[in-house]
Amino acid sequence: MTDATTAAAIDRAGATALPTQYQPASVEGPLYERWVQRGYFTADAGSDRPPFTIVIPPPNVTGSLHIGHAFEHTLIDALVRRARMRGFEALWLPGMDHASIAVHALVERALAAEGTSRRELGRDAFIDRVWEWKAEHGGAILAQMRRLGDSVDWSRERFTMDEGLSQAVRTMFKKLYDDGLIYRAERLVNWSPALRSVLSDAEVDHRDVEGELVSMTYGSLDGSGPSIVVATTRVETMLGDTAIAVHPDDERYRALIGAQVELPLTARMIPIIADAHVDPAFGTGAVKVTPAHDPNDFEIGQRHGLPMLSIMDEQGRIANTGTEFDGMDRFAARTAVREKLREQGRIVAEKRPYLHSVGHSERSGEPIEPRLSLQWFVKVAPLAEAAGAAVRDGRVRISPPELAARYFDWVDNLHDWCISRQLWWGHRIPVWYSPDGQLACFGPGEQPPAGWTQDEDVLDTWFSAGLWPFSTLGWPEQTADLAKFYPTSVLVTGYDILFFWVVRMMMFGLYAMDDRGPAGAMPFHTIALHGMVRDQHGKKMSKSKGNSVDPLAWMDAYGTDALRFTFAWGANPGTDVPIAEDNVAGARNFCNKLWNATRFALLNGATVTGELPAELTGADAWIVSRLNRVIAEADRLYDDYEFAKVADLLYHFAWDEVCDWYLELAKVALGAGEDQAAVTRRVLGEVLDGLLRLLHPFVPFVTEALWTELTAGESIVIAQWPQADSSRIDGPAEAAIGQLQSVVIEVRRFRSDQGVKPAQRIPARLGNLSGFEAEVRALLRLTEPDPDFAPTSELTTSAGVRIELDLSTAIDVEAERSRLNRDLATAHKELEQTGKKLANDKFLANAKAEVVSSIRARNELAQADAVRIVAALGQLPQR
RNA sequence: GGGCGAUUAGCUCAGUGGGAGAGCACUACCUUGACACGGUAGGGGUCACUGGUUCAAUCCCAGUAUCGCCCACCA
Repeated sequence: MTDATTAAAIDRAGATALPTQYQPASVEGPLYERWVQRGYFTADAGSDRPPFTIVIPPPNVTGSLHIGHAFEHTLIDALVRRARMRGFEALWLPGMDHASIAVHALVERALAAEGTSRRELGRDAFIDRVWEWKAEHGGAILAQMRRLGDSVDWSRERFTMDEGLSQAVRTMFKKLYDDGLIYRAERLVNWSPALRSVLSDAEVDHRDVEGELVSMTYGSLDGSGPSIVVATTRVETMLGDTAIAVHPDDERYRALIGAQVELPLTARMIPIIADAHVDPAFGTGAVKVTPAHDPNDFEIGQRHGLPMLSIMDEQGRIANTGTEFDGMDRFAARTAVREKLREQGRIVAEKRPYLHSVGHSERSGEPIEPRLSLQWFVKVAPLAEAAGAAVRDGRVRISPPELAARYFDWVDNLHDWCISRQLWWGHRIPVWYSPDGQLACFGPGEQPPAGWTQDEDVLDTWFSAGLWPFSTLGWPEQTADLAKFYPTSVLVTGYDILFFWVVRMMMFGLYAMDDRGPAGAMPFHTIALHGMVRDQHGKKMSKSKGNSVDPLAWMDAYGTDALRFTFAWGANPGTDVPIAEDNVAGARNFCNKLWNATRFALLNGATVTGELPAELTGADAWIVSRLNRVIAEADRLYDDYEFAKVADLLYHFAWDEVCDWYLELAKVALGAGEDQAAVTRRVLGEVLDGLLRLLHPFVPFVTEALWTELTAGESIVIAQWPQADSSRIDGPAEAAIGQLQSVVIEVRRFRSDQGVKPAQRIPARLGNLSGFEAEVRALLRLTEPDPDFAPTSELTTSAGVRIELDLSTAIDVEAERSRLNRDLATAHKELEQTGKKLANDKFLANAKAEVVSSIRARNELAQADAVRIVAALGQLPQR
C-alpha cells in the first residue's frame, strides 16, 4: 500500500471512529429511534408492493418481558425484516393481551392486596380498574419489547377490548348464532367455590393428592334385598347419587341390572344400570353415579336419562338434600357422611392415603367442584372439519410437517366449545333476555327492546383471539387493509398453543371469510411452529424452579443483537431451545468479530462504489464465489424457517471463511500493488456488504451501524436483499484456495509440533504454489531463503508441494516421527476401509457408480499419502 | 391407557444409506498492526440396547430401555 492510500484509509477510519470493541448501548437506542422516525416500519395498504403479513401473538400484560416472548418476537422480526428487504409491504398485526383470564386474575390479586374484592367493587368499577392496570403495565411491556429492536408498527396496536374489535366479536357471534352454530345447554363446568366462578379447562391444574378411597354398601345390609358395594374418593357426593352402574358384560352383577336399591342416609331408591364406561376390573366393578357432580357420571346420566341432582350451593356447601348435612362445607360433609355410614356398618373398606389426581383452581388454589350450569357452546364439528381440510389439501402448510399430526389429532376430535365465562372482564355475550323469559341475539348496530337485560357472562378469551387475523385489519368493515393483507402470510407461534389459538383462528377465519372462496378464506398460508425456551439443561423455565432468566438483563450485559442471534442460533423448527448465558456470550463475541472485521476493512479502504470487476482472480474470486453460494443457501433456509441453520451458516461463513482466511489473504493483496489492492478493496466491500445484509434480520443494530459506515447508504433496513449471482460461482478458484489452505494447515501443524513460535520468521524454499507463494509465506511467516540457505528439514504436503525450512537448529525428530506416524495411521485406516469395499464384488456390482469412483479416489489418495509419509519417515535420522 | 418425539463428544444440539460434526468446555503455544469478546495447533464419541433388511446401517424396519411432550382417564 502506498503512503497516500494508507493515509486516506486512516483518515477514513478516523472519521468512522469505530471503537475496537462493539458497545451495544451506544447504538441501539438511537438507531431504533431513527428507524421509527423515518417510518421504515409502517405498512401502507395503498402501495403496490406485494403484501407480507404476520400474525403475532399479543404479549401478555404480566409486567415484564418473558424470555419466550422475546424469542418468538425475534424470529418474527427476522422474517419481517427480510421480507421488507425483498420488496414486500410487510405488516405485523400487533395487539395487546387477548388473555383476559390472566388480566382478570392479576387485577383480582391486586384488589386482594388492597383488602377489597371484585364483588365489593362491582362490575363497572372493576372494569375501570382493569383499564387502569392495562394502561400502566401495557406501556411498560411495550417499551421492553421495543428494546428487542422489533420492527412492529406499534401505532397500529389494538386492545382486544377496543370498539372495533367489539364489533367484530358481536358480528361473529351473531353469524354463528344465526347459522345455528351457537347453542345454550346445561353442562358440567369447572366451578371454583372460592371465586364463585366457572374456570376454563386451561385454568384447572391437575395435581396428585393424598385422599381416601372408601368402599361402602348400598342397599340391604341383612340380605333381605339386593345390595352392592361401591367405592369413592368423595363420599359426600353420594347424597346426589341417582344410579349405580356396572359393566353390561359383568357376570357378577348381571342379575342385579334393573334392580332398585336404597341410597343410604336418604329415603331414595336408585336403579342399578349397565354402562360400558364402567371398568369391571376397578374396585368392585360397580360405580356410584352422581351426574351433577362428576363429568363421567354426567355422560352416563345423559345416556340413561337419569335425574341430575345438584347437592351443593355456589360456595361448595351441601344444599337441598333434605338431610342433616345441608349447610355443611363439602370437606366437613365428607367426614360427617363417612362417619354416619360407619355407624350404620356400611363401610367395608378404606384405603388411606389414596393417591389420585384432583383438579385445582389455578387462581385460588382450592379443588374445583364440577357443577351443573347453563352455558353457551359453539358447535364445532362443521368448523373443525373445514379447518382440517384446509391443511389436508395443502392450502395451509404446517412447518415442521411432523407437527401436522398433532393438529389433526386435535381438529378431528374437538368437542363442542364452551364459550361463556363468569368473568367481568371480556366481551359480554350479545344475548338479551326479556322480562318474560324470551331471549334473542342482537348484532352490532341492533338495539334490544327497552327492559331487556344482557347476559351477564363474557366470552372465552379465545373467541376474540380467534378473530385476530382479520379483526385487526378492520373486519367486519371491508377495509383496504383487509383487502390487501388477508390472508396473512405466516403465523409464527409455539407448538404449545396450536390447540388453543391456532385451531380457533383456522376455524373462525375459514368461516367468517368464506365469501372469499376456499383459496382466500384461510387466516394464513403457513403455520410455522417453534419450540419452548429451556434452560441450559433443557429444563422448562419457570419462576418456581428459579431457572428463568430475564432477557432484559442479558440485553444489558451482552447487547440486543447478541440475544437475538442466540435465539436464532437455537431455533430449529418445532424443537425446544435451550438457552444458556454461555451461548449469549458466544453470540456477543460473534458480533464483536463482525465489528472488527468491518473495522479492518474500513481501515484499509474497503468500498462498495464502482462495478465489481467481471474477472476476479485468486482469493477475490474464491470469496465472491463463496458469498454467492451462501446467499443462495441462506435464502433456501430462510424460506423453510430454518433459523438455526441460517444463523450457523452465516456464523461459519463470516468467521471461518471471511475472517480466518479471506482477511488474512487480503492483507497480502492490499500490499501487492495498487491494481490488485483496488480490486481487493472493492471485493472486501462486496463481501461485507452482502454478509451484513444477510445477517441484518437477526442482528439489526450491529449490521446497521457497520453497513452505513461501509456503504454510506441511508439504512440497511431499506437496503435490498442480496441476490445470488450464479455466474460468480468459481469452481477452480475454490479448488485453488482449498489447496492453499491444506498446504498452510499442514505446515502450521509441522511448526506447532516442532515447537516453533507462531511469530518466529523462518527462511524457507517453497515448491510450486501456482501463484500463491506470497500468500503462503505471509500466512506461515516464511521468509525468502538467503544465499547461504541451509535447510534443516523438509516436508512434502499432501498436495505434493515440497517445503524446505531452515530451523537453525536440529529438528525434534521424535515429535516429527510421532506426527508422521499419526498421519500414517490415518492413511492406513482409510486404506483399509476403502480397500475392503473395493475388494468386495457385491459392492462393485451394486453400489452407484459415483460412490464407487469416490471410494476409489479416496483409496488412491490414501495410498499416495502412505507412500509419501513412509518416505518422510525413512529420511528422518535414526535413533 | 392412546399418540408423538428424543437418545450422537464433558454440556447443549446439528447431521447423513458409503469418510462421525458445531458451539461452549478442555490441553499446549502465542499480546503476530482488525479482534485476547482474539490467533494457531490439539485431545475427546461401540452415534442407548437387541435383532432384521442391505454389497454397505449412526441413518431404514421391528422390539427393548430411559427421558420428554400432548391427549384421555383415575368411581
